[in-house]
Amino acid sequence: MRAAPTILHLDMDAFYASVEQASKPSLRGKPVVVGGIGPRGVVATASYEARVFGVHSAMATAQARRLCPNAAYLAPRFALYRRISDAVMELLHTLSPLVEPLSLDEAFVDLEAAGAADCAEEARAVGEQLRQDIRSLTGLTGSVGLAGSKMLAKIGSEQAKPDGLVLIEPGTERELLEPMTVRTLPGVGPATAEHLRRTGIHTIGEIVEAGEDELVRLLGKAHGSSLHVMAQGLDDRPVVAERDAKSVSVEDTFDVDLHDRARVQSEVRRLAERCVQRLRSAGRSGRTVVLKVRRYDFSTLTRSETLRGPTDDLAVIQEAAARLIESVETTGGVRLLGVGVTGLADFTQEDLFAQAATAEAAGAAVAEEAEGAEVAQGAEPEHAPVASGEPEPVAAEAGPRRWVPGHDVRHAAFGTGWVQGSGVGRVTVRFEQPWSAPGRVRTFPVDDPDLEPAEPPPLLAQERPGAEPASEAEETEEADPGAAGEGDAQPSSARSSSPAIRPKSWSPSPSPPASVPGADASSP
DNA sequence: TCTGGGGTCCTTAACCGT
DNA sequence: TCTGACGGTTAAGGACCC
Repeated sequence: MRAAPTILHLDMDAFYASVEQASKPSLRGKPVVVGGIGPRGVVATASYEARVFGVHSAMATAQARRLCPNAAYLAPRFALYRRISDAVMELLHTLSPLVEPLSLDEAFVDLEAAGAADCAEEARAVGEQLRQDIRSLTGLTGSVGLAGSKMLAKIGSEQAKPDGLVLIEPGTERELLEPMTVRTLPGVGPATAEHLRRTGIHTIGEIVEAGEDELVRLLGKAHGSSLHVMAQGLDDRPVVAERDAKSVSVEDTFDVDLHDRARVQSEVRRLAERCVQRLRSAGRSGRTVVLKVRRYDFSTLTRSETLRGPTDDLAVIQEAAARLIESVETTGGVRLLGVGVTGLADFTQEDLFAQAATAEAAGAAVAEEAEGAEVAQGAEPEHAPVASGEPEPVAAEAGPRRWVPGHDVRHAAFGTGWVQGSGVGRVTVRFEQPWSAPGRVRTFPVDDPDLEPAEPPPLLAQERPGAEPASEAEETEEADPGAAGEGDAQPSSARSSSPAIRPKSWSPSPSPPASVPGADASSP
């Protein structure tokens, strides 16, 4: 081990919920839950205010509502989170070329690759500067762990939460880990923890004591020995910048179980279509089609079929999925269906045929025209090498408009806001923006022609327009105190819920964007 | 009214070919 | 020709992660 911590782990605090609070002034300092809001949804992220009530991620939303009925329950806005995540990742790239994103809100940075920190104090300074830059750029807080390995850096950031930094000095790992619960180690979930508990192993120290042989006996070769190594604070996994996806899948859980066989089949076709869309937009193709079925009793099974070659052809994948669902008994009801593709390649079967064709054409004159026509006609199953370049028609939803809680809307007269709730033919909208004071609530018929879905407002420092349209500036002015719906507190806990936009940057009249360290002010 | 969605990796078993 | 070892591929399931 070296003298300086070489790995930095960044973990944004309650990321989705914090973004929502940053963009919705009326939610700052209040419990916010982001996740599935349907009858079978689960919590993706709970704000710290909601966690006080016992709400945590992966909990059924229905249970969260029982624990914390007054929280705001919002559907995620992934496009917005991704935009903010990209900006944060860009910041990380200024520290080192070696950045490994784990998700939208987490990443490892190899500081050594950049020679960014030669000693512990320098590493700490880098980490603190990063946290400051993130706050300036996004208004959000992130926690940082610094250590000699990925595992320890991650444990560090976990300890640092929220809004902190923890540096684990090289040489102190063993004592630090010893008393910790086995769940601290990556790869130990509920099942493994229970397994270990039955053997009398509760702490990381006890894993070391048990010895490698015993762990391998308990958990198998790969899992057992890697756990034994990690328990000693040893972890030489490198930071890996880019990893190719190995599978693409989509799945849907239905609000009520599906019993109708025809409906099941049509859902499978629809999922295959979405899967192919994703596959194509990633420029990939796949060879093995996987169908996933979760039944009424939550039992889950998968069926798969491997084709002769990789494809991104909708008809081929739909047919394979249709064959697979044929082999599954679904009486009793289906709770979830999924369609996925693995064995990914960057080329498609069509490409191979095209390559073969051009090679042949180059070598000898072939009656290529005729063959091409024949192939295109004979679009039969398997891997029909049909070069169907055109995008599949997307089924246009023609049903009644659905207003999703948390999502952005614009009203012809009142400007932009977000859906607070809807039901019984009405939709409630709160009109406010990241830089405004908490806004007021208005209710409209769900089919109000003046109301339309809108893009999320700009949150990042460099995105903020120099001049907002006049109507919106007026709107914020109109939002006076007392109008704040539930008639409750002003954003009180200013500590953890720093507004995305620093108050000084907001004024009723348009003003240039606040200049911010690290932000490029040269945006249009 | 428990239990999402998108992934990764590992294990086991069956099967095939050498 | 039979048997066994072994490796690779496929299929299915399970655990885990965010």
